[in-house]
Amino acid sequence: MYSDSIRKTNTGREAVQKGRPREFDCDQVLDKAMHVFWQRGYEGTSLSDLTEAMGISRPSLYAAFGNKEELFRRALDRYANKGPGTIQGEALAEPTARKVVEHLLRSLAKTLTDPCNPAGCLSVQGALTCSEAAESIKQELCKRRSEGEQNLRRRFERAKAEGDLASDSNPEALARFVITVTQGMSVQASGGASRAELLAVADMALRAWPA
Amino acid sequence: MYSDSIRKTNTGREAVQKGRPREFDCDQVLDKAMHVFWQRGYEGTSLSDLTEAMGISRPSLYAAFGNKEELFRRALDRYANKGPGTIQGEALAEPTARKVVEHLLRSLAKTLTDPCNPAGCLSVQGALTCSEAAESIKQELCKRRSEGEQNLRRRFERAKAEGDLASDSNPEALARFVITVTQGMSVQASGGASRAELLAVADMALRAWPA
DNA sequence: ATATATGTGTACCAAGCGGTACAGATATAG
DNA sequence: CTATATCTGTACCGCTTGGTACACATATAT
Repeated sequence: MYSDSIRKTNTGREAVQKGRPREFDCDQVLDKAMHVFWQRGYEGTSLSDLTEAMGISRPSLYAAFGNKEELFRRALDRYANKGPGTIQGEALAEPTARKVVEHLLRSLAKTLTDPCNPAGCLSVQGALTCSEAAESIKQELCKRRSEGEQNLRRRFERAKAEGDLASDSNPEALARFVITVTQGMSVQASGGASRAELLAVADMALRAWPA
Repeated sequence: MYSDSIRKTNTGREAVQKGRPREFDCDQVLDKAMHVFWQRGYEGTSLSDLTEAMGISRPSLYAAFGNKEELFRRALDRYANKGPGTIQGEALAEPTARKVVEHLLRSLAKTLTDPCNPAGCLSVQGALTCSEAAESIKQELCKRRSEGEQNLRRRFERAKAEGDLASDSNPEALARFVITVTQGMSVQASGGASRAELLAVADMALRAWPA
């Protein structure tokens, strides 16, 4: 059932394991967990939802991921590094500020409405509100959204220094506006907006762009 | 403790009641409930949270409002009719499409950051995601947001007919863009954005406006 | 005064929650 | 082989959830 003698531990470190080998692939079941959290949010997802979707038992989940909160953070990391979160990095690599925004908004419109995934964005709908017990999760998500905004702001500051954005432009305000539109698009997608509708929103937002 | 012989029933109908009079004001405690839902969302709010904030016992809550779901819908109605939901109606009364949008976005920026209220918008953060059990609540909120969008679209269609908006403009796309920005602003507010920051976002969005 | 109707508080319910103890299964190391 | 280490499934834990039964209090109607 599991023939490899080399296995990956929870931390990704490779080692020769001694005990009984794990019968599932961590990344694979983490992907399942991410999708459930994505659809139902942190508190809307129960451990039963998770174990059913991941196809593993509760003790296996705890052995591999610690607890529900740690699993969620792992899912968030995966979302950022292997999922839709990669869009921003790609967009930032565009040569001009305008192209950065075009890439960001248009790719987002597609991703948010990808039929393979839950509609919307995990970092928005993971825990926009929550009970007191999950306040730290909510703040973690706020922090990550804010980091995305700061990355964009820095890219626009660079664009301004390069003369790509006018010298009287306001990188901070521009970044906040673009991020606000992306978050609005996420809410729209969550409510069932179509890809064409979101692309139209992206085009409207680009009309606000200087130059 | 309660001297009035004329009291209001749950439905607002006035009548002479026979039994023991209610010791609290329905609208007043509904307001408290609305604020808790507003801050924590539908599923993030427990009955214990509600009874503590409303200052009434659990059986009193059930007698007056039915159950948690009905209470939430009542809170939603109150939000729409006496709370921040009134902004849209006021904005729609403005004489031109542009002024409608200006009013909407600027009033929203203020309301979303009103220190007397939870940050953000109930109709967005009430249940952006949820467990299966609350799916009907989520859809109710989607429906209400969509109705707001349609109201705006109709106002823009009127503006187009009146020559206030160009004949080649697209009222549906314009309405969706504006609503998307409002929803993004709601997410921003929920994450702690300041009033000044949201007003700047509103101004950026207005730059995308035709004419 | 009595009957009737309604509200209030205590004390409870079944179900679901996140989390775990423990016994058995399966690998490696010697 | 035995010893050791890890994973798996069952079966449970205490706690919270939304919701209610019931006795008692307080009003009106007659």
